[in-house]
Amino acid sequence: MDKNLYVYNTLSRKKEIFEPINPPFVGIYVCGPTVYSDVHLGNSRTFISFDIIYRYLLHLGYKVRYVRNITDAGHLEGDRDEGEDKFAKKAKLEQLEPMEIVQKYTIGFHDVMAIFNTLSPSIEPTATGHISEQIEMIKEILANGYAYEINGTVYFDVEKYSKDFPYGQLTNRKLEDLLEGTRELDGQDEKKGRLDFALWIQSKPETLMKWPSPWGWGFPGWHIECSAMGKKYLGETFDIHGGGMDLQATHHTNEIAQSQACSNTVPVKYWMHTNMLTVNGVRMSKSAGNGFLPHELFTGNHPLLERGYSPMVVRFFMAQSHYRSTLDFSNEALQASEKGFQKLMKAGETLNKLKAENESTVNIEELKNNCYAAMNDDFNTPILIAHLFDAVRIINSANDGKEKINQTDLEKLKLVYKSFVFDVLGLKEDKTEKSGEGQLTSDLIDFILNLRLEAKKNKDFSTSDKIRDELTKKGVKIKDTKDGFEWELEN
RNA sequence: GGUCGCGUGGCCGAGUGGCUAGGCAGCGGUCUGCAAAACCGUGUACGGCGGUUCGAAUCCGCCCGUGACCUCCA
Repeated sequence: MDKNLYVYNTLSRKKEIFEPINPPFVGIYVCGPTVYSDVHLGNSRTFISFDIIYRYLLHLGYKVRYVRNITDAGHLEGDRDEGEDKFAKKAKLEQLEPMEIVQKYTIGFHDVMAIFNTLSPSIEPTATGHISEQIEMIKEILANGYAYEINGTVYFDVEKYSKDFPYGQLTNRKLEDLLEGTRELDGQDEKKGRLDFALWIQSKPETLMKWPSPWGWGFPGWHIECSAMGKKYLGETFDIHGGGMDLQATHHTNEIAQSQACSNTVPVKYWMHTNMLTVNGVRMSKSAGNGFLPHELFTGNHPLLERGYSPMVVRFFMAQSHYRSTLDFSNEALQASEKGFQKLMKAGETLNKLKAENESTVNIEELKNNCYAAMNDDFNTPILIAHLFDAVRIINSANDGKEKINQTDLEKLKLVYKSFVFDVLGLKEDKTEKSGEGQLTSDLIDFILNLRLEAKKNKDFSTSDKIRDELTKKGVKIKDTKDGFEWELEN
């Protein structure tokens, strides 16, 4: 069987065998958030997708350096190198320093990432922390003749660049088409070419976030930070660069151009793009105002939500679709995922209690191979999950005595379950912790159910049913077993 | 207008030129005092019209619908 990992590369529009440039090391750069507002669920999807990719690469034994930046400067309202700085605007609104905005939303972002059980990146560089690297890079691009300065602002010369290198290959577009598609510049004749973009922008007197540069006071353009930081921490050419599909056409296209104009090498071997999260078929985005905030989702406090859903249910829901497909968000879909997730978790508990038999009637080796095959095929988590439900069936059947599993297979199954459910998919039980009061409740429920058990032994079914009905009403789910009972609280 | 993508059974969502995706819901059964859970069984699904082929939902053409990008967004 094919043990290679295949990765869909946006550059070639094909799945390619993944071969790191310097095995066993793997360098991966993911465009992180611009921290001027709360991350919404769409953003979270991208980071959860790459978390699973990161986790799988680690699971395969690669030494991964995972860099995910924080954009905390240089991101203007419009990308025509005009308009207000996002941080400054927000700072004015909230009457705070721009860096207070940055701090607030960086912490918020980290909280959300932790709630979703994502691993921290190896390095999380900020744009403001790498101003000098960006300036150095701009100087090199200028020296190589692919940029020009006008009144303290430095522009990248796209037409010049495109004569020497391919431009727009990520979106498979030709320069002429791009030029045609560009709208008329309104009153902006500073740039030589319509497609040119700013590397460095001269500050205005009222600009809050500005730095000195060879071209005077100013701030970096949005795209240059990723080029500079990727180069600094991963080298002139590294393995994987990822981000949302919305970044493909402009941000990543320009990143490639900058890096190549600077170093004369192709910066990235595999480009990976995650698809958008949609609500009623429309992309979830900040500007559309249809973005869910994670805490709204958890509490259910949102007009479109019937109730709340736990972070792990949401993570599982996302893993049930492929990262390159759009995923549509609905109560029904979420509820289906919740049931499925609980089934998966419960089977995990059952697995831990399972006793080995002398023989096996199940094929764990095949199951394991199926799981690897799914992930090796461009991180196909929905297929992986389908196979994990095969495991669930095996576990429950063995528990019911309908299948048999021997010691070797049992251990193998436990390892597969642990590896894929917890290590790779990054799921975990999200039970509410039991407080002291919870312990009392627990004891009381046990006590009552023991009374019920006695009633059952005496064939006093009207009493036993009454107890069950009452407890069920109060959210205690009861399961009778052969010689006792099990119960759990509904969340 | 240009570029690219998508359209799968009640819902979500994979995949493939002929071989069961999976989850949820529904229906039937086993188990149970009755339930619940679990397990077993169960669905003539692939937008429309043509074409290629022994065979297409999967390839090609046209059409319809829909979305993304082309302007900030993961």
